[in-house]
Amino acid sequence: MTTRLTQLFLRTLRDDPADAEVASHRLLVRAGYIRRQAPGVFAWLPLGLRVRRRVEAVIREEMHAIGCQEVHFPALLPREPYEASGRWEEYGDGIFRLKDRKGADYLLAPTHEEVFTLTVKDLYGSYKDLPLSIYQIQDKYRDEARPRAGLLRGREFSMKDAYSFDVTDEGLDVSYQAQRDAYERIFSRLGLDYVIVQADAGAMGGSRSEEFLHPTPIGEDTFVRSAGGYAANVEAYRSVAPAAQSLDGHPSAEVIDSPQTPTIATLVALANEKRPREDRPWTAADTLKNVVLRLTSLDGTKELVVVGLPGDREVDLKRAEVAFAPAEVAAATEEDFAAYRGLVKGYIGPWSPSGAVLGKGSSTGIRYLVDPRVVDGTTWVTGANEHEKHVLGLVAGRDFTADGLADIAEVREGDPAPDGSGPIETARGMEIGHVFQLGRKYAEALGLQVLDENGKLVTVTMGSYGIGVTRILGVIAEANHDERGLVWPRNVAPFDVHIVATGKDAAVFDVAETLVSELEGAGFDTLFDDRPKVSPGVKFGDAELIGVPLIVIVGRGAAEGRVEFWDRRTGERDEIALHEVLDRLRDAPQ
RNA sequence: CGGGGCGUAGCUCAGCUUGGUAGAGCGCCCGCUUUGGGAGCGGGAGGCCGCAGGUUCAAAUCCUGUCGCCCCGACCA
Repeated sequence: MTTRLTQLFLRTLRDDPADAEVASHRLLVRAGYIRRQAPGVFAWLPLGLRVRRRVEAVIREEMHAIGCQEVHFPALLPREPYEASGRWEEYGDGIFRLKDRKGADYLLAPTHEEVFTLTVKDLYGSYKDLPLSIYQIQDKYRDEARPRAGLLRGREFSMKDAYSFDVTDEGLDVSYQAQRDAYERIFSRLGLDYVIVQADAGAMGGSRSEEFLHPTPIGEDTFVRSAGGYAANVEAYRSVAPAAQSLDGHPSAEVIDSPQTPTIATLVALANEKRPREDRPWTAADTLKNVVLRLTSLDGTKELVVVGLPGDREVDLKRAEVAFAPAEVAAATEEDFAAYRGLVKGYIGPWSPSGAVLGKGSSTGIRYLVDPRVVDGTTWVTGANEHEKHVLGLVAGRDFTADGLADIAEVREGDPAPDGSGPIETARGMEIGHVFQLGRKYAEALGLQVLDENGKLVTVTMGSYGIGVTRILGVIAEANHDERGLVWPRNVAPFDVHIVATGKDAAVFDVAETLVSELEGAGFDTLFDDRPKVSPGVKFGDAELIGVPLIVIVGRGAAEGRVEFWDRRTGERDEIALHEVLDRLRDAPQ
């Protein structure tokens, strides 16, 4: 097929659009691939649609290769299935909701677990029907508070979502592994770097979950990894608790006056002055910082909780959200403090000379959770619940106990990997795929059961597997561009080759026409810049912007049967004979 | 939701401080010239100056309100 630039629905822009920040967004708009319609919503022009179709083709091939069958569900769905799974409430403001003329509730689906589950339930009832894997490529809708970065974070986006249905846990493992393997093939075919990290199962419920992250500084996820092979989303990282120590042999706790200690640093200095440790000086990591958080559960119930963590670490709010999900987490307000007179702001601690202050059964009764590093036998400096007083040498397990653990402290470079594979480093990544063992959560909620070989009803176990199609396109553009424009990998480029005819001589265009029909005969998808009276500079500029990786310039040497072969990726341009073009195209590396 | 910024031609922007006939570059149309790195000359089309109120003889410009957009943060896959 040949597409002529004189016919193509395309207008390239000379200036960067003012509303685009990241390179992929800027260039995709400038080069005429997409147009913004509304915040986070884009129209797809011919060039963009071509690339999108090619990305989809890779995904489809790999899905079919593992026996996953394509279906298509509507984006517009009624409320009921989401009500049954609990997600109508859970998603809150995160989804688009609408009403029909009768006032019935609908939504634009953010994902499709519910309707896939219900459809399988409708049609299948026997273990003999399983395992089953089905998928679709469909637009998803999420009412992002702030869409940004063009395709990387839209409110409408295309996603491949697959779902597996198995009778046994072992079967689920097999289905999961097949998808995971397929993802590896998909991303390597697309030339995308990725890291597979452990993910938190989060609000979706379920057990095993891994994310495919593309490492990039503009990524929205932080992940950690060790040289020994551990990799996890920072939200899923589990802190390593030191071994508990003996409760004996510690001097008793001592309350000291601590005026003018507004910061952890000043408190540490005071502790070292008033009561130096024998083995080493007190450090910020020896202080116990007690953070008051307010949890709001889905039904609106509010609860205060205090979390004690080493004073050298801050609370990581994202990790806190995960730890307390589905409740929402916020810092306590002045009103919250006012409601609990026992909390002395700035001097909060679990202990006072008159007894426990935090925890069930204490004077405040507030639930008290501690960081995993606060194990029995560790010694702390913390607030004494009195203005300008702290307590030194408070021993966990002897002087205070907690109601449980809260692993919500920030994760730092150099922290140990939980599997013992060494210290971790942190990096940023963009989520491009997610594989997820849902287990029986949705099947239970929606009543998906089948008869097993004994005629007994068993609940089906499920997996869900997503790839952001349009996001991937943005990520590929982001990873493959230079200051002049896009530079697509060959297997997703909108065309195999871009022929640029330049010159005023009609003979040049005749030569180009001949070449183009030869390429068409050989099965190449060709973009032909046949615009007359357009200067070479404009044509070269557009070619670079559009980013087809192989360009053939038919110009001043054309009459002598010579053309230029231009590798957009390396920038190399060399003159070759016309009859060599086909071979050069065939031999060009992926 | 908090902070900052911006709404004027298809695109990028000036004009607003100090009220007085709506501008530039690019793009688009016509003609002539030009043709290997975003050409030249001439002629042209194209604007509810986001929207609504107010002040004024007169508002793109000043005031009030409102809507929208962008960036940072919060949140989110």
